[in-house]
Parts: sequence; C-alpha cells; structure tokens
Amino acid sequence: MSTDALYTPDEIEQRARDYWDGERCFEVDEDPGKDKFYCLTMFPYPSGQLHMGHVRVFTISDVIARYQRMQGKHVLQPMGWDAFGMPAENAAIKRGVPPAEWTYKNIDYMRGQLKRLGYGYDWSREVTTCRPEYYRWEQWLFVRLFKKGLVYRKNSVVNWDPVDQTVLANEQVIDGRGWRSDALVERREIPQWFMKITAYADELLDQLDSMDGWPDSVKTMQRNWIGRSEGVELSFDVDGEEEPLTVFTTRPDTLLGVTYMAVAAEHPIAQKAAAKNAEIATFVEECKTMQAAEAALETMEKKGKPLGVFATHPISGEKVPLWVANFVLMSYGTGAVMAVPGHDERDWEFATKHGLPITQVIAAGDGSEVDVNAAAFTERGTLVNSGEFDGMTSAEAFDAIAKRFEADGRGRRTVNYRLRDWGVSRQRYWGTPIPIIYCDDCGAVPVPEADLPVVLPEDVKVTGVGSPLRDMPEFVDVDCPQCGKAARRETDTFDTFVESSWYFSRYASPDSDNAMLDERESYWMPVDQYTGGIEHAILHLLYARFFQKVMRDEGLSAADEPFTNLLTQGMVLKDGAKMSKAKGNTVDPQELIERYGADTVRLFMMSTAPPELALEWSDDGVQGAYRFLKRFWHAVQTHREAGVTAALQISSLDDDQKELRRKTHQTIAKVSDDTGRRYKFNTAIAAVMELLNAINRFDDRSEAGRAVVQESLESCVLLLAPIVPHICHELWQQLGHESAAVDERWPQVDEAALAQDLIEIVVQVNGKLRGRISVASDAGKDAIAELALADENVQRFVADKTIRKTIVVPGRLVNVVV
RNA sequence: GCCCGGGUGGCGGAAUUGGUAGACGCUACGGACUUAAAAUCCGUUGACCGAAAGGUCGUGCCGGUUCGAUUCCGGCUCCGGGCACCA
Repeated sequence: MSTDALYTPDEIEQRARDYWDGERCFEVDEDPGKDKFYCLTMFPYPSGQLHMGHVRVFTISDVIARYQRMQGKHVLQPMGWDAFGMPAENAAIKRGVPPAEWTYKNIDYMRGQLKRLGYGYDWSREVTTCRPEYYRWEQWLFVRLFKKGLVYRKNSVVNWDPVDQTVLANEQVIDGRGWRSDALVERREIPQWFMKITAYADELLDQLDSMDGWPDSVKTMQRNWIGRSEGVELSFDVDGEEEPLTVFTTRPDTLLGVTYMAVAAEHPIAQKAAAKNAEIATFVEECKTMQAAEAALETMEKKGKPLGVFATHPISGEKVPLWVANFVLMSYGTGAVMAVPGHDERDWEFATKHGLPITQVIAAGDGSEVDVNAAAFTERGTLVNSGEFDGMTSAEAFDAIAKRFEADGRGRRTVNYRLRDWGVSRQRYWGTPIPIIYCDDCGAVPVPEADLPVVLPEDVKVTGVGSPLRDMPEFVDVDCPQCGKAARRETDTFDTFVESSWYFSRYASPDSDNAMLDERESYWMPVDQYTGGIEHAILHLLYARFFQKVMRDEGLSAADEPFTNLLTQGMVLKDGAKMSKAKGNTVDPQELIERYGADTVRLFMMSTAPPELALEWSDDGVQGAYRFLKRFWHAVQTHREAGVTAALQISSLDDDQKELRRKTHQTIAKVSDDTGRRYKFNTAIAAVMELLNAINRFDDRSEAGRAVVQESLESCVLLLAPIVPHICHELWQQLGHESAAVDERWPQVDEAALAQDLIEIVVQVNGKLRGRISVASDAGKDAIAELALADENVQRFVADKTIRKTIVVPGRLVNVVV
C-alpha cells in the first residue's frame, strides 16, 4: 500500500477543521423558516486544562448536535465559561497571579483544546461570566427583584475560621477544621442576601409532572428536595415565657405521644437557661463548633441537655420537659420541635439514650402487635391513649386535631417545604459584586440602574486573609444613591450558581448591550437538549429553573422551563475512582489527542459506556478505538483502489450481496434508533463495527458486489459522522462526493432490503435451551410448534413425558412445558 | 443519617416491551507475516464435566411471582452521586 493511503489523523483533522472554519459551518442566525434545535452542554469552569470529564460531556453533546443537523435541523451549539469561583482565588494565593489574569489565560488555552477536538460550536456567541458585559445583567435583575420583594437580607450560618478570620466553604472544612489553618471551625451567623425561591416552590414542584424529557431520577430528587409536606403549626405554652413555643408537625395525629420538646442552641429559651446554668452554657458553646453542612449534622452524635423548663401539652395539659439539642437548627423552621419517640425514629433514639418516656398513641391499622419500646412505629394507624381521639384513623385524627387548634386559635394547617430560600452572598473576592450600598440613614439601597455595572476591580492582591475588596476604599466608599451621604458598598459577591442560572438564555443574544435578553431569546429558548453531570441534578438545575420563571415573570422570556430534554452523564473513573488531581489518577486529554488524534479520543469516549454510566478509563481501550479507525480507513482505501464503482442494481443481486445489503440496512435502523432516540452511542458504534467486519469478510469484486460495498461504506461514514467527524469528512470525499459530510442528510432505511425468508427460532423445554430451528418468516404458530417438536435434541427431552403446554412467541422462541 | 443511582466473564460493557445471558471492544493465549521487533491478519477465550455430541452451573446476597426473571415484587449488602459556600 502506498504511504499516502496511511491513516494520518493530524493532517486529516486539520483539513476537516479548516473546511468547517472556512465555511463557518456552525455559526447560526435566527431563521424563523427553519426548525431550530438548541443543543447545550453545561459550560465549564476554566480550571486550566480540559479533563476527561469535559471531553466526555462535550463529545456527547456534539454527537447529538451533529446528528440533529443531519436530520435537517437548524442547530445552535454554543460554548462559554463559568469563570468566577474559588480556584482562581486559590491560584492567586499560591502564585500571586491576579484571578482575572489566571482565568483569562486558562480560557484561551482551553478554547484551543476545544477547537482541536472538533466540536461544532458557534464561537461568535461565546459567553464569559466574569466580564462586566455579562454580570451587569444579573446585578440589574437582582435590583429588580429587590424592588419586587423577591430578595431580602437575614442572618444565616457560615463556617468561620477563627485563625484566618475568613469564611470557609464546606469543601474547605476537613474533619471540622480549616484546610489551611487547621483551626476548629465555628458556626457564625452573619447577615446575608437571599432570593425567595420558596415563592416558586409549588410551581417548581408541579411542573416536574409534565417534564417528560427529564430522567425520572432527577425529577424524584428535585421533588424530595423541595419536600412539600402538609401539616399543622401549633403552639405550646412554656412556663415563665410570654411567647408560646411554635412547632410544625406533619403528624398531628401523634400529638398525645409528645413526651419532650427540643430547641436549638441559639433559641432564646436555651440562651436564657444557659445564663443560669454552667452545664447548659458549656453545651450551648459546644454546639457552636458544629459544621454548617447537613451531612455532617445528620451523621454526628445526637446530643442534648435538659433545660429544667417545661411546656404545657395543649391537649392533655401535662408538663413536657424542654431540652436543648444539637440537631435542631435555629435557622430552619421555628428552631423548636416536638418529639414523639413512639412514632419517630430520631426521637426514639434520643429518648432511649436519655431515658425519656416513650408512649404509644398509634396502633397498627391491621391490628398486629406494636411494641414502641423495641422500635418506633412510624406507620399510620388507629389512635390509642389519646383520650377523645381514640379509635380515629390517623387521617381522621389529623383533621380533628387541626380543627381543634384552629378553633382555639392555637394553631393552623399549613404547608411546609424542605426547600429553603437561596442564600446568594459569598464572602469572596472573585465573583459578581452584589449591587447594594449601605447607608446609615437609608439602610440597604440598591445601586441605581444607571450606575450599573458595579465593576469588580481586577488588579488586586489576594492573600487568603480577609477580603481584598474591603481593603479598597475606592471600591467601598461611595455616596448613598438616595440621600447623597457617605455610605459603604457591599463587599460580598454572588454565589457562582447565579451566573450559571441564566447563561443559557444569554447565548441567544450574547452581544445585547441594552437588555439582559432580547427578541432572539424567543427563537432559541427553551434549550432542546441539555447535557451535563448528574452531580448537578439538584442545585444548578433547580436554580436555573427558578431563574427561568423569574425572567418569565419579568417579561424577559415566554418559556416556563429552560430545558426540554435533559441528559445526565456519569463520571470518568480510573481504577474505580473519580479522576482528580488530588488522587493523582488523571489522564491528560491533550497528550492523547496529540498521539492518536481527536477522532480516536471521541470514539473511545463514546464506545466504551452509555452516557449515563460511569466510564472506566482504559489505555488499551483507546488503542482499540485507534485500531478501528485504521481498519475503517483501510477498508475505504482498498475499495477505492479497485477503481470507480458502478451504480447499484438492487433487482439483480445474489444471496451474499443481498445479505450484506440487509446487514447495511439493519445497521442503519439500529444506529438511527441508538443515536436519535436512545442515546446509546456505545451500541451504535458496536453495530457499525459489526457492519465493517462484514464488509471486510465480503470478498466479491464483481461490479454488483462493489456497488453493494460502496453503499455499505457510505452508510458507515454517515452513521459515524457525528462521532468521528474528521475522518468521515475525508472518507466521504474519497468515496466520490463533492459535498461535505457535515451537510449530508442521515441515511434512510430501505425496508425492502430487510426482508428475510427464513428466520431462526429457539426451542426450550421447561425454559431450558434445547435446540434451534429454521422456519419461514411467515410461518403460523402451529407450524412452528410442530417443527420445534421434530427437533432431534428436543425429542430427547420430551420423548417419554407428557406435554402440558407449548408456548410459541413468533419470531423468538418456542417453550415446551413437560 | 436522608434522597437518587449502580452491582452481569480476566476487564469496559450488550441483552430496547418478562423470551437465546455475555453483542462489540479490550486483555490473554496460539498461529501467519518478518532476519528481528512493531504494525497487521487469522483462531481460541464465563466456570465445570465430556474424546465429541452434548450436559450442569452461572447476572452482588436471601426469598417470591411466572411456562420463562439480568429484567417485576419484598428484604439485605457493597459501591458511587447529592445534601444547600466545590463547580
């Protein structure tokens, strides 16, 4: 074989890229006459270089985009940068480089990597969130929401590092200590800004029911996260307190089983008791060293102390002891809970540990024995030991008790959500400045629209202690926009989830400098296909849905939901663990691209596992992908070297030619379904590999034989074009086409080519495989059964036994039950 | 702890609606080509029994439904993701 027929990915991929760039293939306008398809990937944080997880998700999305383009859709696939975040500050602390400089340098490098991988992005729409042109609009929206009452300020808990005098992210707390200082982390309450996502809780919940394009697992997680529960809010009088203690319960039917109550360490009742009692004071102090993360809270040892204070049970009138407990949080609900140890697991454990009484007030609905001293009985049932409510079902008692409280004015039915309002303040430098000015006279005043954006100074020194913004008088010292008096600018920045909650819309009008979104938004939104990591199933995807509704209600969009279809991909693992620098098990995509080319990397990623599953990295698997591309390349070269191919004459094919043609069209059908509907690219690739194996085995150099091979090879090229676009671009031309593969339509199945005279059917006896028979594809059930029984091996198992039943599944199997 | 996933050969995985378990690829082994190596090509490859035909077992564990279960149901177990300041 001549040298120029060798597979040389470097040159081939360069030529394909030059063509796409030269023709501006992936730049799209808003053409109302065309059927749009908006294909989006969760944009990356510019950490420095692409990792395998990026390569995987971007390739999945690019395959879908290119497939949709071959379906004739007007496809938008944009790319941008989620550019604010902690790593830039950490790099700055470590190397003294300003975060902005570090970030922009990373973006430039990673953009080059993305281009080398051949993704079909419309780079003219690139969005970078750390640019004032971008973040000014979220400042603008924040001010609008402030005026609308959807934004408010309240105290909330952070992890405080007493040595570095700084707020730590949960990630920076390791075993309860600061990651840099190693100091014991404290809970500290500071005033922070919140967005009222709870105002949209019901809509966020209800709409999930009609989101057919989302995986059930993600919808279930979001439902549970929102956690809507109907219950009753009721109050207990407390000895020596003016104000009654209010609690929420979803199980008012268990009310007579309350044997104690628990309040948070920060609760005024606990504080008062601590002032009088050293032991309680010590315990309350101890509660401060807890972490803010819920996982830490839920897994820690449940501790408490009796306060020596009693509440009066609102129905029985009995005295109920109050405890202070480390698992009750002041910031959630009312900071107090009623405890029913007989019918709640956590209360049961706490009561057992501290010798508190356990009372049964619910009996099993089916009358079976219940022993609440052995374990909490958490099911609903029939009330016992509950005075006038005895004999009611849990549901009846719920109503009766709720009514009683409503009549007394001591409580009310209410709906409670697990979902909490979104705290958007971060005590960090590298983020969007929160557009608020604090005035001694006017309070918190939003920055007027005309003064936006509040630009983040980029020329700073980050030390890791305190906030750089706070030390910059030119940033902090401003006049109050309302009264003109000297005032102070807010130095906190937004949670970076704010930027990622609306970037998908900004891609439609990335250059709009007089509006957050313009009329182009209505052409592209909602996103047709959104692809990203399953780790974003709740937070990012819920915040983005919330923002979409907020933008809709501000008249910026007509869409209720931002993402019609969602695909969540698994992680890339090596040796069973997530690839990460910390574990030292990363594989640099750049090295592989340089060695094998982008197509090999893309092919390996798509062929080794379906998108949703975790993908186990394998160097040998990459080799296998490379080998396949070489075989593919050589198959086309071998075919070409035999000269020009004549037109295919379908009517005059022999059996072998028909068989290859059948395999070709079976493959088209399979790959179309796998790529277009199932998103199982691994089995799509396996099917094309099978077809190529069949082509290589097919040794018919006749004119008709070569025509069949031509059709098969062309099918392979088009079916693989979304996955390995560079090699397919080249091979398409080599197969004699003037047009570019990127502009071709997806191949169509010729149903006639699929027809088969004889099919194989499996014969089982008592569910065990005993033989195979060949039957006419249109044979009736009786004929199939007769043939099955005639099989020699089947006879061995049936011969001397009575046939009780014969099950015939046409086209599949026969099962003889003896 | 709570919520959501997952567990199939030596490995990644396939089996789409309850119907042939192991497609396709990798590894390993054997062979061809080569002075040699690389590359490439051909063959074998779940375990066990058997010369073969063929048989027995087998999809994390225990149990159930069914003519038939990797698939459905109940109970466990291990691994992963999320848990509101990693992105």
